[in-house]
Amino acid sequence: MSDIKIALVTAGAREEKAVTTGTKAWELFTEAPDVIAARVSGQLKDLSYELADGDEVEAVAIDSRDGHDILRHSTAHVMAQAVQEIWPEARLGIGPPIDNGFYYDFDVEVPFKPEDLEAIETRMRKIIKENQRFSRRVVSDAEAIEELQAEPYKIELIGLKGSGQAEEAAEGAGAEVGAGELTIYDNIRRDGEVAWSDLCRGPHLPTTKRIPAFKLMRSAAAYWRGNEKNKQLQRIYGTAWESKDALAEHLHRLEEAERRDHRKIGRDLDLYSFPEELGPGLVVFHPKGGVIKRVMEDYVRQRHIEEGFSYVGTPHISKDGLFHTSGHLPYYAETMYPPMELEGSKYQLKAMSCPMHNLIYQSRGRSYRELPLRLFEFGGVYRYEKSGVVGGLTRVRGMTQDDSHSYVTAEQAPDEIKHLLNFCLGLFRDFGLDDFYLELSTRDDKNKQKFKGSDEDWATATAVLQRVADESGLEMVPDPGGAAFYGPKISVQARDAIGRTWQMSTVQYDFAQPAGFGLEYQAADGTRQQPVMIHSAKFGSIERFIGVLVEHYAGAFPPWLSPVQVQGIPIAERHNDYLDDVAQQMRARGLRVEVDDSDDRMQKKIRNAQLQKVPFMVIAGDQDVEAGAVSFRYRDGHQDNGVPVAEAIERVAAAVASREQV
RNA sequence: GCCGCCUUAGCUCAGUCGGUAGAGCGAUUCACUCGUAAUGAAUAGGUCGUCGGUUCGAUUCCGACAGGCGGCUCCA
Repeated sequence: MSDIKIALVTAGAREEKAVTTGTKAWELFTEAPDVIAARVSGQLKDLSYELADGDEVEAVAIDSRDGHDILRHSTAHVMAQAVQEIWPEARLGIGPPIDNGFYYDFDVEVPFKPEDLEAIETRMRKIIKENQRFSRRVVSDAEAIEELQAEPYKIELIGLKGSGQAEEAAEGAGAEVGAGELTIYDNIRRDGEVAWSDLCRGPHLPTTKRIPAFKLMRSAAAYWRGNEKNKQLQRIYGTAWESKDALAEHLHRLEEAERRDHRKIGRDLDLYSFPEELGPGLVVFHPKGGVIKRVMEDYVRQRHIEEGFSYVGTPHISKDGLFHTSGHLPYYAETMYPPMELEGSKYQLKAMSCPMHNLIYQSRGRSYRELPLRLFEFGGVYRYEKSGVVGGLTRVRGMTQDDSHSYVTAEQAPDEIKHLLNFCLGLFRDFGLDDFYLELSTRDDKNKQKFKGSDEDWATATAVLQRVADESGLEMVPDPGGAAFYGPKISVQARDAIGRTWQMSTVQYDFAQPAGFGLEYQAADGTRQQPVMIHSAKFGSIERFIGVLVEHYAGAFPPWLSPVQVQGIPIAERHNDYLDDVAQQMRARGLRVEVDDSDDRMQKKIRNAQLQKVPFMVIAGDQDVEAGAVSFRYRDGHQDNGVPVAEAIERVAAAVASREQV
């Protein structure tokens, strides 16, 4: 038996080894039970992989990124096996790992019920306990098609793989058929009997018993291959982790996210509500939510003016001809509320402010000396969003958009985009969000009828945005097909305190509307030129941004945004007047102060202020009155007693002015 | 828009295997005036989401609709 040479790579170190021919990858890792797969010369392999001469082998631990994917993918397999054992007529769709879990799609007659998930989990535990081996088998396309006669969706995937479209056929399809040779994984019981088989690229865990902890989360419908024209399959979501503790932590994170839900906090803190009488996706801001909205708008308005914008105002409604000129009709028609007929004209609620800003541009002749011309407003816009998607503040039908438009020469466009991008990022930092990445949304070249303008225009616009995005140094994710009908866009995705990402700003390069409106300016050489229009929304929607902030801060806003900045709490009734006086002095400094003069006990008042997440509790009793002082209690429970009134006012005012968190 | 689930007091939730409902918090009133997360007592509050059907009788069973939630598709 001859020896072969391989290299074992760990954390940068490299160890040359000679092993006998026929050695399997697992034999290198017998001392490391958390190793569940191997990366051989960059390719993920099962531990049963037979080493070849010259292989560079790396361990893949179950708690690594790849390890999680493999664990979850294998768990998805076990789930599918359980489903088919219980419902043999269930047909298999796709079952890939996703962030924090996995799913598998099934074509079944009757959708799964919550009790069904429990039954599936029970059956999965049985399969795991049986310690079935995941065994890889290479097959030809013809063999796979023969073997999978009963699985029409799998056969469709094989066909797509043949035409090289598997990856784009459906998200996750690559997990099934991959790019190279086709493989089927057999789940083999210890007596050698094949319990179940599935078309799959792998790799997998060595055996089902290597699944330490899993849980099925929910079932939902999903269109086959993500296309709403296709049949809906029943999708079951689950999660799997390297240990029971890791699973528990994950579930705890989900609870934490639920605790921060802006719909719940909005109710608890009396910020806003969604009255049924208004209809879905329509919000009313209560006085406290109104404070947040107004403070945000005031600040954003001020910053726009500092960045060279002029504040303008336009109506919520217009004759439909305007939206034909802009191209919103017909390109955007299904998202707009239907027209209303008045005096022989059709009027439409506006879904975007840009057409109206174009009218302002057009109101007189423009010179190149005026460019960049920057217009901005908080536009109340209405969009007829599909009923299944509206919810909370993050997806509404009526919203306030910080709509702004820069009219520039083509030469000025790159600098203006850069300027706007930096402006957006600066604003986010002011609001306490400092983790972002960019997304570049481009035209879908196979679907050109959805987009307005020539190939050349699109190419120019996309190139400009691409260059600015590259120069920003931020992480950039492509989003093919995500462009607006009038041009490509860069969007800024912000990560919140618990790692979720939200699409916020968009910067869009638009050549289509200037052409549609016939916008022009007179250049230095006397010729008339068409400007480029750069759309930018910093927060996109004020409503959505408030929702994101509520969740980011879990309702505990920094003082400058807090609806109530100071809650005055008298120790006893006789201290009310003293605190009222302090409160008056604070209000004179523009601070938002309330004094709790209810007949609750002072402990109860503290509890209430705590639950309302007020940043500063200012408490006064005999000792404070005597000393001309107040006592602070902060949200984290720490206190600072006997602070002279003048100093206390300065302390609060300074925290508000600096926009810091306390 | 599609699929599934849900809807009982302002909020969170019990409950009725078909005989018109209950708790805690909140609200109101009274007493208590208190040094860092819940003082005590009393009172009020619900045609059980809406509309139909089955039934002697429906909050409960069935259907439609509305609203919410979780996904899919879409999106700021």
